[in-house]
Amino acid sequence: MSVKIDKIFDSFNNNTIFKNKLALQTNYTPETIPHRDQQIEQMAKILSPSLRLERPSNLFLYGKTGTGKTLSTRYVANKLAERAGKENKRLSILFVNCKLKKVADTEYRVLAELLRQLGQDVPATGLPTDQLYNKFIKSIDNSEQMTILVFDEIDEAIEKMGSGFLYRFIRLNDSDLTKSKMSIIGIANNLNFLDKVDIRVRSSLSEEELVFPPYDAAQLQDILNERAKEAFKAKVEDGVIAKCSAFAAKGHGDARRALDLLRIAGELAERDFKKKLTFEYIDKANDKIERDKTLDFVSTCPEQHKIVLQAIITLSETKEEFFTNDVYELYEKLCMKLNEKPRTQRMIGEYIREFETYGLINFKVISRGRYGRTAEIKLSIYPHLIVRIREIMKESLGL
DNA sequence: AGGTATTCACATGAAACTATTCTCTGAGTTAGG
DNA sequence: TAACTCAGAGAATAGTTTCATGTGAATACCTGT
Repeated sequence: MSVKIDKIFDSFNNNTIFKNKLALQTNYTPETIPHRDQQIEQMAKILSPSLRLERPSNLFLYGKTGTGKTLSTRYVANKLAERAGKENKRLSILFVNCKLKKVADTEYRVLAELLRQLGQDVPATGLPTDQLYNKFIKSIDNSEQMTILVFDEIDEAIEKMGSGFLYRFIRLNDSDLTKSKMSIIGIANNLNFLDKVDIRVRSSLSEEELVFPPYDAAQLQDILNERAKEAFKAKVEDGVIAKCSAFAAKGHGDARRALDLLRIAGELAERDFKKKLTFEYIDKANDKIERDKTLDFVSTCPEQHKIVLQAIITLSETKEEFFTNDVYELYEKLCMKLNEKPRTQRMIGEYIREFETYGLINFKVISRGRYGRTAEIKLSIYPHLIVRIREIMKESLGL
């Protein structure tokens, strides 16, 4: 047995089709960023005053996921920092991803993360938030310097905690900082969130704006080609790349998805000891991504979610479509059986929405006139996955 | 017939509540000088 | 007397519940022909 396993390891070592897999990872910063010259140039122009320690305008970037916002920003930031280092200017650029759970998804944690990046240790809880503000001010205002804060996924942040924290940051600049200066770059996926933002914040955040349009299929191909050259040992055929980008372009031109697809296809091919990436692996990869996403959600979600999902699956066996109340009634019964205290209907509605964002169900609010308004729910999981989900349920709930 | 008002059964939003985790502070306790 | 311990107060946070308000169209109810 162990001989066989050794063999597997050996051939895995020799056979790998990757030269540098990192090039397909999402956090990789390539040398060149195709089709974003204009945005990068603009950004550089807007931010260049910081090299003279003058405050550049606040900047607001928006575009769908996988359109190169973060990548371009990092790119420019690196160049800027490099230059500042050469010229001996005190310029620091701090990145915060406001979406990262447990890291920077509340006002307190954003501050804590910033302070950590400045080299200070902050407790995870227990301190009042304004104490963190004071610490923050103290640590950037101790010398004449320029600080650029980049809030990535800022729309998520505002969704959760309102725009108050941004206002406070913007105000810091006018009122609390004496020696140093600060400007803010906000990166957002959807533009609608601006409605929820206080007008003062809005106008001062978007002193300058840049739009990142989605990539079209041809542009995606360029990007993938570039990365594939770096990542794979053998040349990847045009057809394969084209298929990959076609898949991604069908969505909204998400380069991240396209890269994921290529990477996972590569991994699958590698597992089969192939030396070259071929067509069929793209399809397999697409399946796998879909599959992993749902199975991962199902096996890691909390028990209450599972019970609701169980109810939905059971209902979908007899009916194609059903309504919120059907789910809730069955859910209550299941809770009874499991000796769990049922949550309120309000909460179940919330869970159901969550299922929708993970693509487990279709969910549509409809009005049945005299018979009220409700949501029509339809399961949308591949049948072959349902079997697997059933098993997971049985294991964890015993149903 | 055509138009208006009602009404249903939830959706959606906001606020309040609960439980847990963490820090800080100061009173009480301990051990060594 | 300095060092240590430990309980209580105050914060942040996640996950609810409670309360309030909104909503779209099938029906009920008019109204005047």
